[in-house]
Amino acid sequence: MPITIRDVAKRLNLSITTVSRALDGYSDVSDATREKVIQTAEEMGYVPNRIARQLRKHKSETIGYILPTSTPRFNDPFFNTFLAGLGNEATLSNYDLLVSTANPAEENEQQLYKRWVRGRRVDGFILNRMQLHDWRVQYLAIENFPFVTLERTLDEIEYDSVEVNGQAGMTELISHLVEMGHRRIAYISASANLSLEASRFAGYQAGLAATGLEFDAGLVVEGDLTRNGGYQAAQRLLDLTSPPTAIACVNDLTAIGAMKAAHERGQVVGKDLAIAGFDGIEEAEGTHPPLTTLSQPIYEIACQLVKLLLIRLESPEIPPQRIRISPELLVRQSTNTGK
Amino acid sequence: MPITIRDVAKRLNLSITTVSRALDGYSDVSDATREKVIQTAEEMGYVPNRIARQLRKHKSETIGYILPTSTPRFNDPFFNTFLAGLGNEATLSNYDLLVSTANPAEENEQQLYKRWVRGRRVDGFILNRMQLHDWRVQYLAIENFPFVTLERTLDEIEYDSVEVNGQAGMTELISHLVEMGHRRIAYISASANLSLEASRFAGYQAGLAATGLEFDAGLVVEGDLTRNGGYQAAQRLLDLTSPPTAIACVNDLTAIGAMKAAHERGQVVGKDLAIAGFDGIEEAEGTHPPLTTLSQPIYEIACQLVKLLLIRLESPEIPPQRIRISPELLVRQSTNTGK
DNA sequence: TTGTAGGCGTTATCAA
DNA sequence: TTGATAACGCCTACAA
Repeated sequence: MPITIRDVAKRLNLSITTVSRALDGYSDVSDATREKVIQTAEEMGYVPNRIARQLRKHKSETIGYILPTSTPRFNDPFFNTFLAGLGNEATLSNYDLLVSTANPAEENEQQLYKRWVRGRRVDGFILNRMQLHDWRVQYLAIENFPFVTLERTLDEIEYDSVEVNGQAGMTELISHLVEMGHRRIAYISASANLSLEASRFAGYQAGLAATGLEFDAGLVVEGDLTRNGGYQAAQRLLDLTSPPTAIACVNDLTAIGAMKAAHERGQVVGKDLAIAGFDGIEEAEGTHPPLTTLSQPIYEIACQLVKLLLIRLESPEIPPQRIRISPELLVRQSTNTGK
Repeated sequence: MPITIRDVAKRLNLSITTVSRALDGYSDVSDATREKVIQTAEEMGYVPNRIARQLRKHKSETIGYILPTSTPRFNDPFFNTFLAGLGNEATLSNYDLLVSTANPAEENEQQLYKRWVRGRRVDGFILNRMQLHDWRVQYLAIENFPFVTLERTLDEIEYDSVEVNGQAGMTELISHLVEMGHRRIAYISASANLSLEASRFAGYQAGLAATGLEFDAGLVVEGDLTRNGGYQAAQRLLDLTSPPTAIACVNDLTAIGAMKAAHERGQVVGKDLAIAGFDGIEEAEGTHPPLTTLSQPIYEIACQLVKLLLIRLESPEIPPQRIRISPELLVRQSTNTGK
């Protein structure tokens, strides 16, 4: 049986009130008492029962995050770093992180969110992989339930978010490719209803426009953010009668898949074909050749999201914040020779 | 304000007792009443407050898992798949998964575990990355707190676990390398106090012995399970006056780092130098050349661990189970040519 | 500065 | 078959 506040109070011949307040740092407890209480609690190994406190305070001191395990093999290293950031930052503020997994396509995703909201299992949510119209945003807004997002939706709703300027990044990348002499620049996309896809694709188009190149829908093939998706999409591009000389990919995993397709055809990436990604995952440093990518500080972004959410929980009244971050173009060998 | 059981009871002119029992499927409620209750609860959008129930039942219906974020850049894809397995399997049984992060070396890891135990925040733990003498096992055993592990420790304590036979796997790999004509086979290890290291290293030694090769301590270099660790360790091996012709690595990430070192020296992996890993992560399929590895079903292992833990929670009395799994040797091009 | 008492939303005991 | 009531462990007005 764990030690309760009662045990501590009894041992000291104090009321549980005093013990509770001494431990919570209230000012109306004498220093002598406080010291005794803290020391005894420590000695007895007392740790407040979080659940009881939660019930009393109507707060779970817990943040919810549901991993979008869309593919059977869920392997995007993005989420490693992301989770590490969420976990560390939450722990720092003595918050817990409740994690679950759901396929965004399936109904059980909705059930999960609703269960945590209605059962007051968490105080707020971290959302990412936003869709342009995302039911989660609408639902949580209606329920008046705190949340923060990475990337934004098109909904006319105010909420806290961190945004990575995928558009500017992609535009910069296209310029770089054009500078390297490329004229036929393809793009491997993600599902069109994803926010990150919309902005990165917009950047691709803007980049073409800015450099006077014409947009060719035939050079855009949809992937699914995985290696395999990138591999297959790249095959289709390389099968074209007039294939591209450069491929910009919506993320690093896609680019890595595309590199594989190129290799299989005996093409030398960085020479015969330029390939670039987006994310800056570690794996991209070690590919052959190393992958040019738009690097975003995933860990820091995760920390920022937690901070934003905690602020929101503390002060529900303050206006929502939007934090903007620009990705950094890391030019590596996969694009450093022209055509 | 969320709807409580009281609201439902009031609406139906029933006592909260009856409502509670109707919803929990007790048999002493008339079918008519139960039907009414369930329907009304549904209509009103009632979801039991999990926290209140937890307090009352002394159960959190939550599983705890603390990610070992030992390196600043925490990127091992192993944990993606592992987490997905834990999350999905837990959700299936209506359990939640509480996640945090801690560096095994730091003191804050102990605090975290203790806080969750003492605060009864979780019902049990999933442990992995076991050390040969692991304070977690000892602590939880003393506290009589449920847990299951992936890999085992040397402690004389009975507990549920899933074990991957790293020794047999590594022995098989060494045989394979010898068959391919290798005689100087190096090994890049992990920290010696890790259980997985002990068994895999034992397999390496057993493999040498079985094939009549002499063990040479100079051919063993310690890595840290990361790409970079593997990279540096491989450099040391390749700097030897009489370098190895094959390198067995404690995991895939290490092997991928080692490949990079080989590439940088202009060596062709699979021809000049054989390299193999352990884990079977997806990335290992796409390396150049594809990496020979000992594949383990990470997702299924995670599911098994959750199942074991839930059984333990349901029936504390039954004797601990040990589930044994053998890794599968996937021979790919990184080792398929001899010397 | 300290103590008393009530209640958070549930489930469990016992009586009706 | 149903209902009143007492916890679970903690926090917090309010009283002393």
